[in-house]
Amino acid sequence: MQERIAQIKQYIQEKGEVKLTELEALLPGVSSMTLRRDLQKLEEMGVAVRTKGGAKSISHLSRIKEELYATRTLENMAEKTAIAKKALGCIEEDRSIFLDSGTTVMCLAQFLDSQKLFITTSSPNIALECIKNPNATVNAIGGSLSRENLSFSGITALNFLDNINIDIAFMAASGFSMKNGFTGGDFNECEIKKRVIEKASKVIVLMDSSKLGKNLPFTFAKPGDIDTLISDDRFPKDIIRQLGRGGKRTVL
Amino acid sequence: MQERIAQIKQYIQEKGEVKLTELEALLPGVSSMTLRRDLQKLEEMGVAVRTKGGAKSISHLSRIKEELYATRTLENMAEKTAIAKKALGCIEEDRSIFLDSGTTVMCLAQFLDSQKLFITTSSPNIALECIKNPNATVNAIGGSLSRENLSFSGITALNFLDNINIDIAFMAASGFSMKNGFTGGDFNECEIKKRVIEKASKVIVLMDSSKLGKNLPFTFAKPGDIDTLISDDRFPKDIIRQLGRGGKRTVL
DNA sequence: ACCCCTGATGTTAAATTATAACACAATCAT
DNA sequence: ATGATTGTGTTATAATTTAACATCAGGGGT
Repeated sequence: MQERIAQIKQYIQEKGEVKLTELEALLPGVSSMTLRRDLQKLEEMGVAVRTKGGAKSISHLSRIKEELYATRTLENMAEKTAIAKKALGCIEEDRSIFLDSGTTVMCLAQFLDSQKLFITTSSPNIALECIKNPNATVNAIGGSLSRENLSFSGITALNFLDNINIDIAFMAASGFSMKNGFTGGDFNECEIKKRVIEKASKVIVLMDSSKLGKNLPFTFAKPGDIDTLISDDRFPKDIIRQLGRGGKRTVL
Repeated sequence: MQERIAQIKQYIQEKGEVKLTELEALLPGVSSMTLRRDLQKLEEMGVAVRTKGGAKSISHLSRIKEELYATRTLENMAEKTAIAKKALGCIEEDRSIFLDSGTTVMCLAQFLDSQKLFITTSSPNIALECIKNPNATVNAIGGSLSRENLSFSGITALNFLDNINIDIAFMAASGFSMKNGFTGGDFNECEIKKRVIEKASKVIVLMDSSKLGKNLPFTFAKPGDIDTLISDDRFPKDIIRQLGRGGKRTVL
């Protein structure tokens, strides 16, 4: 029973919400009344809210609230989760890592449950997520908060970066093409990204394949500036080959 | 209609949740179908989640989640809301204000819906709350994020403060006594508070009466350092008199 | 071993709530 | 003026939740 509830919990956390009919299909031997009671328990535990016909993850709701400015949260959720899980494999303990702002990176942050890490981030959301990890030391760069992408930027943020060292930077990109490289829509944010990439020993870009072929006004990195690109399996093979020629590792 | 939805929104924000029957009683001339549709809009706006029989405020849910480690949220909620509303009266538009971290200040932040303001804060939570106000420019001081009080502190945070000007600082205190003044439990956080108070033209402390008589290790302000104290009506009259002799204004 | 208790689960009927479809009035730009 | 749009109310229908009861398995205590 404990186990079934844990399973439901995980399902909700990953999908954001669940319908009762879904759960019935997922757990055939269990009556709907029991599933209802399980959701009730999850509600009492503060994990989810029950809605008509199911339940929603409270963590997700907070993120939706915070990221309403663009309906990016639930979009490509499965891909983002998959990418985040792969990125997890690149992290060693006791390192200094930088987490860029963005939903994919947020997914990664959620998986950093108990690793001993020094985390610096440009996102207040991600900072709050990381602070739940009792073994992490969390820093945020501060500065002006952009309504658009909920990230900090500006001069003071740049100065902050001068005072820290970064082993691995996990970066997000809004667009990518071989010609223009990794691009973003906000000048100040891209200045931050550039500085982070300069300072980091290793740069990993997390990007789902939907960003491919899109060009945004500001380039923050050329393909040659990064070490690894992590994406989903819809990522075209020929681009992987092109990147590979430059010694880049691409993980799908 | 816009007005009715705003009213419902405020009601939800204050109470955390509503039942449809409550709304029907509250707004007699309106059909339940319309109220349902209003809740639906609030859900689309990211303000609330609809539950069976009503809706819950997403902000409340997030706070429950984020502050599970310390059950401070719902404690003295009524007092905190009352204090925040009084503080609202001290704010003029087009000013630079500082918002300290803390649940009472968070309540205030939630009321800053559309005022044109320059907001600087030491709390990632409050920054995220304030960014919802389309007319606010939001800055956060950045630095090391404390797990204890979810606030930024450290050298870089102090440096940040040197570069900004503050008209009014809204500060929170964990303890107060006439002898030791306003106190807090974290050294770094109190250093930040001290610097803010130095820089601010006007200092307003928001503190519910439960903090009275408590002394925490670090004093960040003596009674003489602040301009106004806002508290609830359980605040003892003789202390108000003592503060009044120093020219302090106390609002209950 | 026995019995009674407890807690988890399943089953059903009743109550509650949500939805969909339609109708109507007010507003607004062409 | 008119057609479109939007907000609203009304109803019937559908869906979901609740409550109450029945069942079953395990867990002490005598």
